Amino acid sequence: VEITVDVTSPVYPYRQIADQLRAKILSGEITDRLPSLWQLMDQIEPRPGYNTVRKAIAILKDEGLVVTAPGHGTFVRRGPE
Amino acid sequence: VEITVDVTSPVYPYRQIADQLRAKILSGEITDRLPSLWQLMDQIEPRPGYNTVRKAIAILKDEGLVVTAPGHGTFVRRGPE
DNA sequence: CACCATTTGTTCGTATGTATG
DNA sequence: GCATACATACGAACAAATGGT
Repeated sequence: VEITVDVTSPVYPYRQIADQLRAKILSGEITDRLPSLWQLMDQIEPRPGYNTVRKAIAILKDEGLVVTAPGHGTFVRRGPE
Repeated sequence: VEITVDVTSPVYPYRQIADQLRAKILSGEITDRLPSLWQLMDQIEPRPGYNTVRKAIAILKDEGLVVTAPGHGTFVRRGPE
């Protein structure tokens, strides 16, 4: 996925991550399943903490862009429902 | 304030805390300012972690019941605005 | 059924940052 | 600068849900 966080920015990392993930979803770069939280952590530079990635995902979840399924993963929501 | 969490309950502590705080607000037991997060931690049995109390407050914030002001505290929202 | 791997969810402790007065 | 209070972040651990063996 490759996400880069600017640590000098006044925008918090969790929001930068959410913004970049949202862009990748809306652009169609991510279509079905998102990488697992641990995979995401390894694909973000510099590597954030688990809860930071979770907070970014929570934003997209609040926006209705993704849904999470414990034991399965996080998925891009296809249609409105 | 005095809040008790049942650790044997399947309901997560952060939600139990949110539920009890909500009840105290709606009943009028808490009318203006909530205790600070650190005070709340000390008034809940068993003593939860800082982030657990924050998560409970976040729920009430999402519900529009309280508003938080950094440097000031967390306040019960009076009227709809 | 048990066991295990994977993934999301919660919690704690601590540290640092931001905002206000 | 200092004190208070909320906000973000990290690392670690454990629980819960799912699916496979």
